[in-house]
Amino acid sequence: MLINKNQFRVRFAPSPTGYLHIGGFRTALYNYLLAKKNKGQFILRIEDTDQNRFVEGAVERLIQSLNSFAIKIDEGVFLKNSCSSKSSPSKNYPLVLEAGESGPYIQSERLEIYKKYAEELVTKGQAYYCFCSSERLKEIREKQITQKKPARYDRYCLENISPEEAQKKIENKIPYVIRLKVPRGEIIEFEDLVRGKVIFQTDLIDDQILLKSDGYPTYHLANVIDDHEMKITQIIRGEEWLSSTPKHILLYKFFNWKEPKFAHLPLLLNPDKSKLSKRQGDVAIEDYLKKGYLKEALINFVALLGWNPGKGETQEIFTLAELIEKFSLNHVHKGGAVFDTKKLDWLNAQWIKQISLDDLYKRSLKFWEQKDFYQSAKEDNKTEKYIKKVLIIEKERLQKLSDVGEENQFFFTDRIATSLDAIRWKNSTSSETKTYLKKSLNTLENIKENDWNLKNIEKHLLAKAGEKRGDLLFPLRAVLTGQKKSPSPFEVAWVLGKKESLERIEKVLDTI
RNA sequence: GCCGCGUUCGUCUAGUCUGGUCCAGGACGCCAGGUUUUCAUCCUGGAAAUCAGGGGUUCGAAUCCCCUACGCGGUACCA
Repeated sequence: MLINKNQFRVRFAPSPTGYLHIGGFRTALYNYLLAKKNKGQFILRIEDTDQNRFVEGAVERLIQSLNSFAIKIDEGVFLKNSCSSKSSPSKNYPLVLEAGESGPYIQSERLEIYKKYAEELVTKGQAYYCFCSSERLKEIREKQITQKKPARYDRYCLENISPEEAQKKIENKIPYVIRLKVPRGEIIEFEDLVRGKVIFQTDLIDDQILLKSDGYPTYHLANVIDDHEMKITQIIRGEEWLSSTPKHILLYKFFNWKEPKFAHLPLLLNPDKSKLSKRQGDVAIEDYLKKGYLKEALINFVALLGWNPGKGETQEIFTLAELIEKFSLNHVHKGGAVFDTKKLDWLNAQWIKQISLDDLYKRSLKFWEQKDFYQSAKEDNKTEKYIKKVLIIEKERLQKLSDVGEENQFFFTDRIATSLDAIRWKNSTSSETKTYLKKSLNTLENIKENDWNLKNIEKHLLAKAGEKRGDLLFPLRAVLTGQKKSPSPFEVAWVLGKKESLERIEKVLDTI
C-alpha cells in the first residue's frame, strides 16, 4: 500500500546557466498551479550537473525570480531569509538553504547517489562501461549519418571488453563513462498528459551515457533518480524532453520504480516561429519586471500562452488564485505559442487599473526615481501625497509602470505655453481666449484653499463655461500644461494646487 | 539523414476525444463611429481564418482515416 495515495508532488528543476527564461518561468508556473490545485507540493531542485555551463550566481538569481512572483516553494532550495521551515545550508552555495526530507535538492551535492545507482545497473547487466574517445564517437556518428542511418553508439565496449578487463582499466585510471544498455526490438509507449499516446522503438534509441567521465551524471540519470527519490508524481516539462522520455521510462523499469505521469508543454516561439531566443528580445522574466510589467500581468499573460480556461469560458483576467482554481492540463494547447507582448501591454494596463492606489504608489516609486523630470522637480512635487494625486490621474492611462509621469511631465516642471495660438480653441479669437482665461483665473481664485478638490473645481469651472466648453477649458488646459493633449484641466489644477495653478495662468496672461 | 511532436483570423485561442447547433466563437492588435474641452479610459460596430494542402469515409467533416508540405524538437561525456 502507498503511504498516501493522494499525495501530489511536482517539481521545477532548472539548470543554473543564467537567468530564468520565460519558457522556464511558464514551466514553473504550470507546475505550481497544478500542485496548488491538487493541494500538493511544489519542489524546486537545481540541476547543476554540467560544470561547463555553470554561471556564478545563477542559482540565487533563479530563486529570486521565482520569489518575486510569489510562487511559493514548498520544498527544495530557498534563498537565505526566505525559508520559514526547518532548513540547512547548502554545501555548494553559501547563500542557499535546503529544506525537505528528500534532500539534498542540488544535484552537485548528490554525486555519490548517482554513482551508486549507475553501478547497480552495470552489475545487473543493464548498463556497461565505455572507454571510447570522443573522437571515435564522432567518427562513427558521422559515418552513420552519411549512410542515412540513425546515429547510435556501436556498442564496441559492450561487445569487446569483458567485465574483468573493464575493471582493470578503471583501476588503471582510464577514463570511462557508463552507458545504458537499451534493449533491442522493443516498443515503448506512454500516455502523455497533453499529447496522448506517444510511441518509440527502442532500436532507434542510443545507448545513452548515464555517468560522465568527470563523475557527474547526465540529465537522464540524475533526473530519474531524483524524481523517484523525491517522490515526484507528475513531471511537467518542455517539449524538448519528449524524445528522451523513453530512455527515462527504461530507467524506471530497470530500477523497478513506478514511473510518474508525464506532460510535455509546447514551446514558446519567436514571432518568426523559431524557438524563443535571446536574439529577438528579452527572454529573462526579470527583465519584464524591470520594464514596468506587474507580476500579476506577467503571470496572467504567461499562463494564457498555451493554456485556456476551457470551453465557453471567455475570461481573460485571472488572479493567481483563479488560475489555481481553474488550471488543468486538459486545456493545455499542443502547438507552440508565439511570445507577442501586445496582449501583455493590454493586460498590464488592466492590472494597473485593478490594484490599489497605495500599491501602485509603492510599486511605481523606483520608476519615478529613474526619471530626469522627477529628479529635477521641486521638493513639494515629490511628496507621497502629490505623487498619489498624479497617480490617480494616470492610473487609467498607464500601460507600464515605466511610463509613469512621461505624458504629464508638467506636473514636475514648468512648461508654460506662451503663444496665443497654442492655447486658442478652434474658432475663438485672441481676445475671446484672453477673456476666457481671465474668467478661469477668477473662478479658481474664488475657490477657497479648503475647497480645492476635484469636484469643486469641476463644478465651478463648468458653471462658467458656455455651451462650447472648449472655449473656456481648452485655453486653461494649455496654459496649465503647456500641451494640447492632457488630462482634464480640473484634474491638472487639482493636482497642481491653487497657488501653482494661479501662477501659471497669471504668467501667461502677462506675456500675451 | 533518422525519430518524435505540431499546424484554426496578424497574435493568443474556443470548437476536434463524443462528426450536424461552426458559411468557425472570444480576446489582443487594427479600422470606423459614439461619449468627452483634448488625450487616455469606456461603449458600439467592422475588416480579418477556403479550419496547412490533397485524397478518402459519411446524407453531412475544422472534427474520423490516409498521404504530402511546412514548422519545431531530439538525435551531445548540454540541460
